[in-house]
Parts: sequence; structure tokens; C-alpha cells
Amino acid sequence: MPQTMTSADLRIRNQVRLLRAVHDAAEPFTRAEAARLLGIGRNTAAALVGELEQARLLHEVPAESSGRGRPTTLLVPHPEGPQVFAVDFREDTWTLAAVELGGAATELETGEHDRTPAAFTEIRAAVARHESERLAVVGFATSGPIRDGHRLHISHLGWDEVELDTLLADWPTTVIDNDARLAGLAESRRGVLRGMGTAMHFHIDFDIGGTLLLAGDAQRGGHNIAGEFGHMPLTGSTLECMCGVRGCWSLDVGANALVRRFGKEPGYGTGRELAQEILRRAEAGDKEAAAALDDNAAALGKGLGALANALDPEAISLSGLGVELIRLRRNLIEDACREQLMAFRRDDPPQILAGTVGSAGPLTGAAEIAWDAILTHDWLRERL
Amino acid sequence: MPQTMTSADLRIRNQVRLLRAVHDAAEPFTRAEAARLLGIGRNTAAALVGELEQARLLHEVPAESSGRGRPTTLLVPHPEGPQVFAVDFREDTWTLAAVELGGAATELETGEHDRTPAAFTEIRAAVARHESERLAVVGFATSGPIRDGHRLHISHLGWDEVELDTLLADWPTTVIDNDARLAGLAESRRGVLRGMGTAMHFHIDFDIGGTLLLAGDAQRGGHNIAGEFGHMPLTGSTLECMCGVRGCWSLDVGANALVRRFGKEPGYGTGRELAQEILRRAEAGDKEAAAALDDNAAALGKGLGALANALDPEAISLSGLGVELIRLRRNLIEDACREQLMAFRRDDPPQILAGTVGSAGPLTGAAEIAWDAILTHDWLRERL
DNA sequence: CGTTTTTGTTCTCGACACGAACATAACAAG
DNA sequence: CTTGTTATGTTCGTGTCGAGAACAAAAACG
Repeated sequence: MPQTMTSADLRIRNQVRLLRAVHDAAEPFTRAEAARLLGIGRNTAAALVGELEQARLLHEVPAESSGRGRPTTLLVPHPEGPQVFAVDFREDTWTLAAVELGGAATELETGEHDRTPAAFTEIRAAVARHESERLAVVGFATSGPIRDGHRLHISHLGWDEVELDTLLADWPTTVIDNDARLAGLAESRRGVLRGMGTAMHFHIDFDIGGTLLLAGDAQRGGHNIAGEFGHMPLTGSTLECMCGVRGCWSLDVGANALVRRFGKEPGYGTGRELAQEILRRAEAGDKEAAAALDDNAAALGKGLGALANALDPEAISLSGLGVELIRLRRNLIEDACREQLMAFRRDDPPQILAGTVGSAGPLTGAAEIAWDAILTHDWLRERL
Repeated sequence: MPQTMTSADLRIRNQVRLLRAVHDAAEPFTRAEAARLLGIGRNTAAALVGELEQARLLHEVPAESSGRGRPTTLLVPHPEGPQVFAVDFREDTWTLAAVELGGAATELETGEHDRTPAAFTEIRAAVARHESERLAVVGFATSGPIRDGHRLHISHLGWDEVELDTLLADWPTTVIDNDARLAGLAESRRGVLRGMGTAMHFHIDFDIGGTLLLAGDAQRGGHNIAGEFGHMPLTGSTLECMCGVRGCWSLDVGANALVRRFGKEPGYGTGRELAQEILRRAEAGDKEAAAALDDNAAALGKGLGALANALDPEAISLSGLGVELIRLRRNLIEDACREQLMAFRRDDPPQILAGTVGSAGPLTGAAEIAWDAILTHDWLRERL
């Protein structure tokens, strides 16, 4: 929102509203519907759309008529309009995709990397291979906290507060955030949390990363390192955590907790497959594996209940291992959650939902923050 | 913000911005400063202020000249403009105050009550005794969660989901929220948390109530019952809590925890004085009291550290017993907090601050939410 | 084939903020 | 005491915006 507010800003403001509506909509809508949606006249809508078409931001295509009335046009992304690239940087692979206004994604390239910051150079090269005039912003999802938005710490790659301003120096405009937060954002914007005012999302992998989602925005905290819900002592563990504290929730939930149960050292190498193996065995009837799964689910539910007491989410969505946990042990999770809820809340517990964006969460979320950087008053004023 | 956005809405929008600036400012400012602040011309500022003076919302008084230049006027609340009443409804007393635009408060009346919902009738009568044409909104602070904004539960008064729509039926427009949240809002708007993007506040009394403050707004959750941070199992207690769960943080922090240490049943009668007595004894050198205080402070710090991991506040402010705890045991709290912080956060722990609004927190916060109801586009459009 | 329905288009109108030019009221310097 | 200097208030003309009304256009309906 601009400091000043003149008539010209008014026009831009309405155009941002329109673009945002197109981007957020589940289905394309017509110009007449847009006018109703924004509460403006058909004449005004025509003017707004006209300028946006001129700026190659929106495109009008004939809509198949439905019932009576003069035919109208559907508002769709302009085929030559700006585009966003999204990067999902995972443990030893990465994915690059192009994403249109509205969220349609096209995978461009994937690759493996050597777990050193040189990976950023590789990915930059991949971006360059596909880069065109249309590229406006790159959204980047990585694991690990990014303190103050520019110091990246990925413990399982041994990256200790790597300076992103250097790594991203020759990149196009790039916005970056961590994968758990972006997965939550994706569920909030395009998944099972859509439309919720207060919600939470947790990605369960080796440990738990999460985010609080308020009105479709992922909260970042004062130093951009909010979301380490896994490092609260919610389940009474007495073990020491890799984070440097004792008793973290993550010690009882996720792949590391499953693996530790079978005498394996928690680690980032083969742990994920082993955890999947344990799930399979539990599903097949193995007693010990089933007990490990039970404990994992109960600890998950207990922590969710504790957090629900404090933050009162309408719903909680899970991704990663959490989806499997819901599939195999929904009742256990919900019971443990209820038990941890204050008595007066038990008649209305938060919904616990499997994420619907799935493994595309970080990529989808990265695209969302990239588009967030575009769909602003200032960007549009420059563009027009 | 209105659905539509016409030129007339533009004027109102700028007037809301101006009124909000006047309300939020620490010191009154002049019309010329207002123009600079809002980024508008002096002519436009004159028009805005003129209409607001006409509507009895702002008043201009000559400003003592500072240096050269034509003298200007200070923008102050209009002496006949709208007023807000704030009510602080405590355990067995209440306070009613009138609050001007800008936050200046005048206490109107105080009283005791019989701990039944009839107290609301008493307070309504007090409101009526002072009510005038100027009264616009009443802000009401009470303890206890208010589910969905209209079902009030105060366990220590034995109120079980009392229906506020009935109790407040014959009241003027009234907004209500709980005291801990409003105390946090007060710190955030007019106290030690002013200007922070992410902060937390905890009121420590018999137990712990708190709120997450984002950009000056207290978060309410999906059912308006967020903030029960005291009912997370953060300190490993094995006791059963009155809330119906085992192990709550509140069992180790606050007056109940202090009192229990000396074999007294936690309760809401004489517990507060006894807790103060224990503090005095600890200060005087009593070993046992000092140990109780130590444990309380350490448990407080530990919980704050856990929450800081998850929510990453820039600062945390405390009220109630928390102020005393900071005064007597700041180092213990900070050390326990640090110890619970993930290692990579320990070089930048959240500031732990004593609230500066003090016991006026709930009343001040109630006035803020009342003014929030006024300083809106819709209200101003009606008023002009 | 005329009617109904929905949308697009055109034109007028009132309102707004802006910018420039000018007026005003203090202080400062000589 | 007079004459700049400075900051602010005031006035007026301008460009742009969205609203609203009237009309045109294009489909479906009976």
C-alpha cells in the first residue's frame, strides 16, 4: 500500500485486487463476474482489464456461454505475461518449475547436488537455461532456518549460517524461505487450509517443522526463524536433541523417533527408508513396529493438543510422514490430542487433516511467495 | 476496508489514516506534520482536518511556535467528540473509565461485585450514570476465555459459558475480550512492546495467560480462545491441573505454584496475598521462600525459551507477578530461557521486559479495542 | 420472430488529490 | 524599524477516477 493515495493509486489498487483475485481463484472467472466480485461497475471493470491486457498481465478468452445473455470473456493469465520460477532445494536433489499467474506450474528441470553451497551455482545455471524476458521473480524453498532472511543454516548438510546475499548475488530477484513454512503456506493458499483464519501446518520428516498461518499468511517471527515447534518440550522426553536442548517434541515424533526405537542412530542418510520400512512392517502386523508407530502417533497428538490450547487453530494439516500417520493412526492422534486439550475445548477440537498439496508443498509455496512479491502496488505501478 | 473503492472512499480512507495517526501518536502533532506524515499536500490536509473538525472528531488548537514560519495548529481530540468507556472487570471489583481519542483516560467509578453475573447489571448502571451523547463504544476486559466472542467462562467465579449476548443485550455497542490478551495489547500499543512486529505478553497471576502480538494486534485464534500458553506441558510437571490436563506450565509458575510449595491449596481467595508474602520473605532472606521463588523463575524462563523457539518473538513482556519475578530473579529467568533455546538462537535471545502499562493493562487494552471499533472506514462514513 | 436476459460500450458527472502560485505570520539580520 | 527568510495556510486550475444512466449487442427462450 502506498504512503500517498491519489486517484491514480486508486486505479492501481483495484488492479492489484483484480490480479490477486485471478491468482487466488480456484477456477477462472469472467469479466462480468470480476465486476461483481470487486463491487465495481462493468465499465470500470472493462477499463481495468483493458489496461492489464495492455500490460500483458491478463488475457481475455471467449467464455463458453452458460444460459442467456451476451457472451463474455474469461480472465486468464497473459501468455506473454510475467512468470515466476520456483525452486525446491531438497536434501540431495532440486526441482525447478515455472509458475503462471493462478498457480499453474510446469516442471522445467530437476537435478542432484553435492550438498555444498555450489549447488546454488548449478541451480542458477538451470534458471539461466530457461530464463526469458517473462521471468519476474524466483521463489526458493530450502530446509533450515533463514535468520533475518539472509543467513541460512542447514544442519544436516553442515551449512552453518551460510550468507545468502553472496550465494544469490547474481540471481534475478529472489525470495527464499524454508520448506516447512512454504508447505504450510501452500496448504493455506491452495490446499486443505484454504480460507481458514487461524491454522497450523506441520511437516514431519526427521523432525517437525511447522508454521502458524493467519488469514493465509505464514508467520515469520521477529528474526524470520519462527516455526521450530518441534523444539518445544511437549512430550516429556529426557533425551538430548541435536538442537542443543533436552526433551524436544521432535525426539518422539517423526522418522528419527521411529528409527531410534530400533536401535539405529538417528541420521539423515538411510533413516527415511528405514522409517518407511517400519511403517510397512507395522501395517503388515509386526508388533514391535506397530508399537513404535503407536508411540509416534500418540506423541504427535499430544503435542498438537498442547499447541491447540495456546494458539486455537481451526485446523491443523500435516505433510510428510504426517500423512502416513493420519492414514494409519488417526484415532490415536486424535485421542492423544483430545486428552491434552483443556477440558472446555474438548467438545470442539481442531480438525487434523492430511495436506492435499502433498510433496509439491515447498515448490507451491515458493511460487506463492514469488507471486506475492509481484502482486503489489509498487510492482504494478512500475509495470504499467 | 470497503468492498468498493470510489473517490469518496479515498477521502474517508485518508481521514481514517489521519485519525489513527492521532490516536497512536505518543505526542500531539501539527497539521503540517500530519501532511508530511501521511504524504499528502498541505491543502489536502486542510480539507481532511476541516471535515473532521466539522464532524467533531478533531479539534485544532494553536501550537506554540518553534522557530520561524507561520504558526500552525495542533491536532487534538475534539472536546465534544466521541468517547469510549473502558471496563476492567476483576475478581471482585470493577473499574469504569472514559477514554479520549489518543488514549487519555479518566476514571469514572469503581465498585465491588458479588461474583455473579448480576455484576454486569451493576456495571451497566454505572455506565448509564456517566453516559452521554459522546459515548460511542464500550470496551470490556474480563478474565476467562470468551469462546466465539460471546460465551464467557470464568472458572474461579464458577461461571460456565455464560451467554454474553444476553448479559450485554441492553448495553451500548460493546466489545469484550479477556484481560491477559488486552494487557498484551496495551503493552503493544502504548507500552514496552510498541512498534514490535512479533512479540508476546504474559500476565502471571494464579496461572499464566498470554497473547501473541503481531504488528500491534493481539491474535485471537479460530474460536477466540487463543492464549492459554499456561496450559502447555513445558516444564515437566506431573500434577493435574484444574484445566483437566496434567503437567501444565502454570502448575510451576505463578501464585498457585508459590503457594502450593508451602502446603496451601491453590485457590483464588487468599492465595494472592500469600504469594506476595512469600515474595517479601524471599526478599528478606528466608531460604525456603527464596527456593520457591527460584523454582518459579526458572520454570518461567524455561517456558519462555520453549515458546521463543516456536514463535520467535523480538521481545516478551510480563505483567502481574511477572514484574516482581523480573525484579527479583531476572538472571535466573534469562538463564533458564537461554538453556531452553535452540543452540543457534542463544546469541540473540528474546528480550524479557517488565510491562510498563502495569495494572492498567486490561483497562487500557479495553479502550484500544473500543477505539479500534471506531477508527474504521465504515464507522467514519456513517459519522460524516 | 419477437422477447428476455446478460453483458459490453459510451458519455456525463461529481469528487478527489495534486501542483503551482500566492498570501500570511512568525523569526532573524541589518 | 525595516527587510529578508522560512514555514505554513489558501486558492484555483487540472487530470484521473469510479459511478450511474442510457443504449447497443449477442445469445437463449418460447
